[in-house]
Amino acid sequence: MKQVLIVEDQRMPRENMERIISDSTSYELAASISSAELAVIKCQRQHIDLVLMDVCTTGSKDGIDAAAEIKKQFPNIKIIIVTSMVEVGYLDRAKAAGADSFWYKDVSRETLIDVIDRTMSGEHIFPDKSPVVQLGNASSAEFTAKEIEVLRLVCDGLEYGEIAKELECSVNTVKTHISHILQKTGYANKTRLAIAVTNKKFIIPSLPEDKETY
Amino acid sequence: MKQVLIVEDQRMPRENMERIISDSTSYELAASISSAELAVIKCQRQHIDLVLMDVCTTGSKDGIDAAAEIKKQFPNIKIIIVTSMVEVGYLDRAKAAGADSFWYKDVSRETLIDVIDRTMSGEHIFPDKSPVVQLGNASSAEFTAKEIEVLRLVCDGLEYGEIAKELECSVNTVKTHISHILQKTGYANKTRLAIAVTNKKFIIPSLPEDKETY
DNA sequence: TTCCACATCACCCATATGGGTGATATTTGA
DNA sequence: TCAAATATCACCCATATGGGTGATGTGGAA
Repeated sequence: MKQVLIVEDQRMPRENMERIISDSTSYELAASISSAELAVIKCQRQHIDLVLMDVCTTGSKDGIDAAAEIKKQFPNIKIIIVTSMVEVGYLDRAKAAGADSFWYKDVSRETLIDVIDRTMSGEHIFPDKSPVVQLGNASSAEFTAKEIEVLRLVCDGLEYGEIAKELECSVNTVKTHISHILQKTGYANKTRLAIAVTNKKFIIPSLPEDKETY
Repeated sequence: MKQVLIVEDQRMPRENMERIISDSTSYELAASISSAELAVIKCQRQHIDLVLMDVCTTGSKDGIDAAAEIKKQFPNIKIIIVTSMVEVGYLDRAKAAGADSFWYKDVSRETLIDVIDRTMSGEHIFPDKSPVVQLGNASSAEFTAKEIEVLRLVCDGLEYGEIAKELECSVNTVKTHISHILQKTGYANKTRLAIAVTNKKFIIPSLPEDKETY
């Protein structure tokens, strides 16, 4: 039974992942904690085979920082960075931190177990496409890297000017990006887009078929 | 072991409620379904003591319609309407439908079990206040009935004109209500308010101490 | 090399939005 | 009964927002 450490600060998804691990026959829940900072200490004090690490944006050290630290101290511990679709855009940082895989946490039990199994057997699972926001009921669109950055800020409720300050570009540029996002998604305005994303109306890319060379 | 039927169309809260029931010593999960329409048929085909019914806004028959139908055919079945805070404002309809209790589904296991226990022993639990949206970190505010109606539409991403059409009043009236809501909550604009509510940043009223006469 | 996708920014314009004041009914509770 | 709360609507104004066109530079792929 592989020992799994769950790091997730929100109650609902944490309990969800806890149950998925507890119900499985190959994995055992070693511990479940809310703080990325504590994750490193947990790995020092008890035997851990796999860490399901949320990106954990709160706190001085976020989930990806913690993942880098754990990989440095314990290269044999497998780490899967799990993210909600609202937090898209951490993929590059996760790879740089040495995470073994990166996937979305709001997926079915089967998909998550699949990602875990394949990671434990040495594969590296990374999405090759960004998740897309779902239109009324059909069609979809992918985003560029910059659009994802803008999207994340839109979902925090920022206005054009605030986004421009954050990204250090002109308001006109922000407007252009948002305009493209609205065209791609079909949403009428920033507000509806933000609500849709917050409600997780996403199409998540399907799991890659072949092993990544990474 | 009392037989419990769960009716909830969203995966996450449904699985959450399923686990709370399964883990309890007094209740047994009879069935867990996504459709309010099917709930009535379920009650006809197997013995059910309690229904945890989501308001289920999707579908031709919503949760409250289904609750009314079940109460009509099986007056002995206890029904608790569970709602997310995004769907505030169904209280009156739930009472009219003959629901035994009405509470929020995104609460702790203890609170939900408490509501269930008290409902099974004949109490009727209804919130005496509407939930309030949380400001940055402190203070809160309660809403008038009309403000809650407006709030719900704001959270659907409707614009002033659309809300006015929906409520059959002038745009100016809508503006006044939203202005009041923004003042009470402290949010800078409609968008941030909608996002906050969608993210369930609510303060839920505490459970009533005494039994309702109802 | 040439083309295309992308990021950047500017300008124009119509509408949406937020903030304020003030007015008039109606309802509710003390 | 009388005051407070509530719902209704109007008007003004500054800014935000969405849609459009167009222009420039860059980097990668064919």
